[in-house]
Amino acid sequence: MGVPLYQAKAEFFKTLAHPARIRILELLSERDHAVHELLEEIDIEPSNLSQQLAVLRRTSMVVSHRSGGEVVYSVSVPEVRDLLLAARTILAGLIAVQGELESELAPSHRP
Amino acid sequence: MGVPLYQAKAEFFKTLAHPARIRILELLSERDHAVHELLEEIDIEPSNLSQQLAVLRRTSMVVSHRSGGEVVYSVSVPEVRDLLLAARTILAGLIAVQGELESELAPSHRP
DNA sequence: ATCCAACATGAAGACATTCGCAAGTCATGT
DNA sequence: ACATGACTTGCGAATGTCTTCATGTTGGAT
Repeated sequence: MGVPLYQAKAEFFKTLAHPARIRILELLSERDHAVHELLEEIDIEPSNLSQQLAVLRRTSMVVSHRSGGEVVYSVSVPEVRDLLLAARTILAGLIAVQGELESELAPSHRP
Repeated sequence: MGVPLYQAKAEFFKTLAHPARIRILELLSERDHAVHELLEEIDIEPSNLSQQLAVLRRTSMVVSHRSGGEVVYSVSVPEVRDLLLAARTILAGLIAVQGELESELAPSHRP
């Protein structure tokens, strides 16, 4: 087994632990986007967006190339879409679990 | 679409962005573990483990119950296992992509 | 060819959050 | 009551985020 394996996994999730970066990946999993297109959708400062893109580039989750005057980004691994979907499923499950725990602690719907 | 949705997803990934917590979830996805059992496998301070368990409890990803003198933890949503698996797959893909990029940038590096 | 405007990235700073170690608290079983 | 195991709290250190300013690049206008 690789020694720093859990570290690598943690780093991977860490790159996903930001609203803007998730938003970027969701947009890119639909189709490629230029930077100014992302800017119109995400509503953050250009330099901030560039920073988040740099994080995603550093981990090779996205790649960029120039096309005329603009820079176009695309996801490097298509399975990213599956991961975001799986996360959504679990998130829904977690909300359900939280609801159960809540009603257990406050049994207002029990006769 | 829910407005603070990306925030919720980011929080979710943030709870996964830690080596110890990933390790915990992997162990718990195999079978339930008591705290002292986790301690034997993970090699961190007890107080630190307790902190990480608290984080996982706060997000309802794990649940705990007393059984005699021990406290036993278990995952609350079984799909967590699927997520960890998906993450592993993507991680392997990313490493492959990184290898490609590396050989593109330094073609003479590899014979 | 030169200049200009829009686009994209980078660096440095203040600011907030998180991590890990240390002690202390609480509960349980013998 | 004692001992053990589990959990919380507080503080310094480290990390991450966002804003401001500066740099570089492309394409078109003068």
